Amino acid sequence: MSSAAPICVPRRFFAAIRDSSTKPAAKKGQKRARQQRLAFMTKSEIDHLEDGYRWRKYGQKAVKNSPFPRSYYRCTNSKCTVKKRVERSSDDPSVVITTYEGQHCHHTTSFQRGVGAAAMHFHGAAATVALAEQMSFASAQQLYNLPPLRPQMTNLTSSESVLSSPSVSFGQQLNGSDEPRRSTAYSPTVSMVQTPSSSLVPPAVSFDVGLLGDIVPPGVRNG
DNA sequence: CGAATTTGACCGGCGC
DNA sequence: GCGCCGGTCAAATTCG
Repeated sequence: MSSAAPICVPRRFFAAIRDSSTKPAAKKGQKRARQQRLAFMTKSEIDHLEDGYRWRKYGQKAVKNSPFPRSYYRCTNSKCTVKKRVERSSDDPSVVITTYEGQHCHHTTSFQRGVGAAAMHFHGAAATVALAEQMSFASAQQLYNLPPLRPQMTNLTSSESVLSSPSVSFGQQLNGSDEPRRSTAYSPTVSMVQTPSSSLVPPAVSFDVGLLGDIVPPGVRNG
């Protein structure tokens, strides 16, 4: 196989093209950690939780900290640049860590506002993610009657400030009467973790501005 | 047939 | 300067 793959053009070729023609972001000086990030620790047996948006998987990598691979998802909306990382906790294989990055510039694809929240609420753990996207973190606490946040380091990147709340128990069950296909084994245990990557704004504000953009466009909110 | 997923390679940042 | 690691891209493949 030394002379095979004639149709495979070296990636450098494309890289060169992209570099000279289309290179929107990736500022060298800016580094990364620009978008607001929000991590959720969801106790579920499935990796990809339904949150009302359409995600397209664009990569998967094995991380060092965890024996489980990390999946990279992107919002299918071409105008939306929200990314999502899904990985399993190395400590608790039953815990799925979902990290959102960026803010949606469109509504959910399958659900309407308000109704969607209620609908997704029946989807179990995923509902928490969806709900959290539509409200500020403080509001989420009030809704779920969470105790004050406790600074607790998780197995996430130790370089980030992670706020973890104790497990929240939802008294809901999914008895597969709605969608047999989606009768996933959700465990009613969800923890919300926040990773304020941007030091420009307080954590609470970062959360609000970040994912709340899904509901109200930045321009509207600003005006 | 089109969309989504899979998978390997490439790139850039960071640590040593 | 080199190597490691995380993140992204894009062709190939699979699924609806």
